[in-house]
Amino acid sequence: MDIPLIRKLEQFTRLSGNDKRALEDLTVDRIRKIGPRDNIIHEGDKPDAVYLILSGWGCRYKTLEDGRRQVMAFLLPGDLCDLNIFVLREMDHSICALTAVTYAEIDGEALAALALSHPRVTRALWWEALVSLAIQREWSVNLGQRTATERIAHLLCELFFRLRAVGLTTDLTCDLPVTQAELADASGLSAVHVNRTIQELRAADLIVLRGRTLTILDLEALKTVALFNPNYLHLNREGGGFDANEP
Amino acid sequence: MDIPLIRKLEQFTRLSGNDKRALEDLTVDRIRKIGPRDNIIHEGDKPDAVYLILSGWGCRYKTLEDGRRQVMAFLLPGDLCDLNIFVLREMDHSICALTAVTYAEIDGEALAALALSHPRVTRALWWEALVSLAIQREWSVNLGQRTATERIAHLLCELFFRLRAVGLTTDLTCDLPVTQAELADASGLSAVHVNRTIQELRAADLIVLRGRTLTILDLEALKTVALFNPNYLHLNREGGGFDANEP
DNA sequence: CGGCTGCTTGAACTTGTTCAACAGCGGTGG
DNA sequence: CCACCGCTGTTGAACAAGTTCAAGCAGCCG
Repeated sequence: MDIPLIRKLEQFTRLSGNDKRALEDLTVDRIRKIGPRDNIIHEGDKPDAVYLILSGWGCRYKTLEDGRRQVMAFLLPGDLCDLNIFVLREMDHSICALTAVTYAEIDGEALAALALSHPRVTRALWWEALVSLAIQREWSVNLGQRTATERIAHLLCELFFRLRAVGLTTDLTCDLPVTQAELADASGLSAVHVNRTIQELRAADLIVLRGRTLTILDLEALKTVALFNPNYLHLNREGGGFDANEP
Repeated sequence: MDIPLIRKLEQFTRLSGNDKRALEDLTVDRIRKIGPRDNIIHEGDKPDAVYLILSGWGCRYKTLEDGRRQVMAFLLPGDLCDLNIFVLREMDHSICALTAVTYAEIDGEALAALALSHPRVTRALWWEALVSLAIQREWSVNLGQRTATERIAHLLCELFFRLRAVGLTTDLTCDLPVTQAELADASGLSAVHVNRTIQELRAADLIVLRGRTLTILDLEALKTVALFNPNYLHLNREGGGFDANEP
């Protein structure tokens, strides 16, 4: 069984077979499926569990009173929603599915117990929380400083790298199951301008984007256009001091 | 002694005298002072301690290759820098002082030991980390969706609420020791436009901003202009179930 | 006084928005 | 089987918001 979360955590540190089994056990807990556009959690709800995306894409978003919407994060397979939400009384934003999504609802106590008995896993989960914070910060740079072209290119780079970390790419191709309107809400641009920007990237022979499939024709060039530096994703086996002893 | 961090954490939960003493002990560790514009940590550094701002303002920022700069967060007295930075190999951004700053360099082990012996404190520190994540998300909304006027008004509201939580306001007045250029870097606008926007807020009798002092003339009106909803700051004594038993 | 930094103003310019219309495609029901 | 619908993507043209450049002013410090 190939679990995206495990695949992702192993970008950071090596896990023992025992570690992996413990993680797998978590994800067989309560599996749920929902359709595109359905909310997983709504602003104002009291959260009571941790959600782990198993397949499909979701997003965090906020809506202003007048209807403007900002997508604050894309949630991909292997992503955890709010590891320690138990501390806060209510959600200050909503999470919804963009495609059909299957996710595991993980009991908080079970997760806490696992953390106690598997220090490497704990550390890896910390890593995943800190990376999602680093991503959130990079989005501020994206929204605040980059031009439309840089912004879209950066978003595509980030999504590609994150999907690759969970094994959801083949060569330079991956799924991109979001509408241009959703990209617009994530990049702070109008849908019309996202459209024109994508065409510009196409015309520069940087990407092919048809249907729901993205192919990057020249990754280095796309990174250059985007001013993309993957250091904020903290991949590359950082937790070297914490490798599993078992093979 | 009035420590901003304690004051802030008590917005969330009540702490016992014992809890507070333990926190105070941390902050007498190594106290450092630095001047405006000095870096506390630079991108690429390997972080080795947690920093707690005692007085003065700092900021997190990133600089793009061509010089564009984004301020991703303002660090106010009582703010902790990267609670669990121990997991990551190197900083993906820099932190610098905006004014003269005094901060405590807290030893990681000491903090870990405190966490074990004081569960309420642990929970309160969790709350502070989650709030800073929520703030980071709200900044995405600010940068992505709000107009210049809304953006500046929102930033002022946020800073005012955060300063009030650490007791650094008197009525509707507080310090605002940042230049318009720094506000520009934080709001993704040009310095010129920040200037005009501030004048607009002044002309609408919403604020007085002279020297380094901000006075809000009509907080409700400013909140309305900003589309500001303080829920993301998670104040209001949420950790009710975790109040200290001692008086 | 001189020089620096930060604030203010005007005017031309650029980037991205808005509005409106249309094309393509898949699904549905008559 | 075809007509129709709704959603997504595409295009054009007018428009608005914010940027850039350039200059002047104010306050502060040595």
